[in-house]
Amino acid sequence: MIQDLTVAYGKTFERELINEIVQVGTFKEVPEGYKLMEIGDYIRGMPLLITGAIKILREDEDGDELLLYYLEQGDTCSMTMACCMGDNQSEIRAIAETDTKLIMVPIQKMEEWTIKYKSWRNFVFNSYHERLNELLNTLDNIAFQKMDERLIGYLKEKARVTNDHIIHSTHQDIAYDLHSSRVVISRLLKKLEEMGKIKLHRNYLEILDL
Amino acid sequence: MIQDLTVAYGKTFERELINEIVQVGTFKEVPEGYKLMEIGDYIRGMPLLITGAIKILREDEDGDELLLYYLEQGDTCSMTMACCMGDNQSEIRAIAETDTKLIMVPIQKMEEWTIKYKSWRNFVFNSYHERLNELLNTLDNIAFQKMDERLIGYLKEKARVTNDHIIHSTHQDIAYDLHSSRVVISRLLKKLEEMGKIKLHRNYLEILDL
DNA sequence: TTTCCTTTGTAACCATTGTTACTGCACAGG
DNA sequence: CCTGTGCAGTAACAATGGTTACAAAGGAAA
Repeated sequence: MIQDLTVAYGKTFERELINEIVQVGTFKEVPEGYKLMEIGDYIRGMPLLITGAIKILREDEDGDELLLYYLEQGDTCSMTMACCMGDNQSEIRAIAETDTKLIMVPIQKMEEWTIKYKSWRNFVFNSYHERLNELLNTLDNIAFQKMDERLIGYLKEKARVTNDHIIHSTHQDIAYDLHSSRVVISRLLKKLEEMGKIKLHRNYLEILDL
Repeated sequence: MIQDLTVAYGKTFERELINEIVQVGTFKEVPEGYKLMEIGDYIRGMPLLITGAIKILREDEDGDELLLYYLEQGDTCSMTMACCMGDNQSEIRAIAETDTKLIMVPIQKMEEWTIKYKSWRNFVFNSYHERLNELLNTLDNIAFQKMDERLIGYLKEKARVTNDHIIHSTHQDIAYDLHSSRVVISRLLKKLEEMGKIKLHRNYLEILDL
């Protein structure tokens, strides 16, 4: 655990803090597709990502989904931090996008470390900053972009996060993440294929030149 | 200034902290429509709202606007706080929705108070929490609601924030905030009038029963 | 092979939203 | 009083995205 932490957070946290994290944190390794958090779940710990990626989803009352953003190495979930204060039920769903290693830290430590470690304060504020910006970005995409642009952005981001130019998703999967319908996504993907930007296959697609 | 602060923040901050704020803060009173912050502006201070309301807008590269949320008494701008860390250019525009009193605090004090005052830490984390939730809300509206529902929500929220069941806006104004077009808004407003929910006038409208 | 289920392709159609264009009206300023 | 300017009403049309329905293809299991 301490090696993992040092690799991922050695430049962020001082040695003492890393030692504290090792003391109280619990190491977790979850497979792709594992549901780490459901909407309405009570939040008991704060995740520190070591490797892998987690996708954060929002859902409305009808069960319609929407991908908000991905968490990656060095990220944590600002929602969790925010929830330490008020009511502590999750507003979002978190699913492992790839096999993922992370460390869970009990939320009780948050305030203590905020006082004690400057690096922790910086980390917490930076995390908030990044998350706010990610949310603004997502909002921009939805408000200002059309579905074809959003689709291209989605494919690029997914390829980046999984580090793979093959996207292992069905059209239906993509439609869920973008809060659209399968037929619409098939239509747009076909157009992208005709433009030579991607190559479609059953259950996956290749990115050629987006 | 100290009375204003005590009324708005007496329950949030301890007396010492209020005294410190009085020492270093500058009181500002701005009229409705005053632009407090433009996208790309450098952030020098952190606002604490005393009375009034500020609307926070996002804009894309084509100049299309979108209302994100309102700041009200007891609120502060999380974006500002976030910006103290990294690059400190504003991602948003801030315009006084009503006549507004606020206190600007130099951002240098942020970290000092974060260590020194528990009430300040709580305030900062709560602010982040609220802002994240507001953004999630806005995102829900845009992603999951249709324009007619968004319009109704907009009118209700505006009435609440201005504390006035008369909305002093032209159809064009509303269209800008919702990132739509004047004709669409006129059409929907007309429908709402036919349903007896509002009454239309030139340059303003009355909310009857939303 | 045959069967069954999932995924994808496609057409036809609808609803919502956005666009263009033109009208009439209100009101401020001359 | 007249006139210009900005605001609102409305029609016709276009574009985007969502829905329904059905066919075809791939692949796994019997």
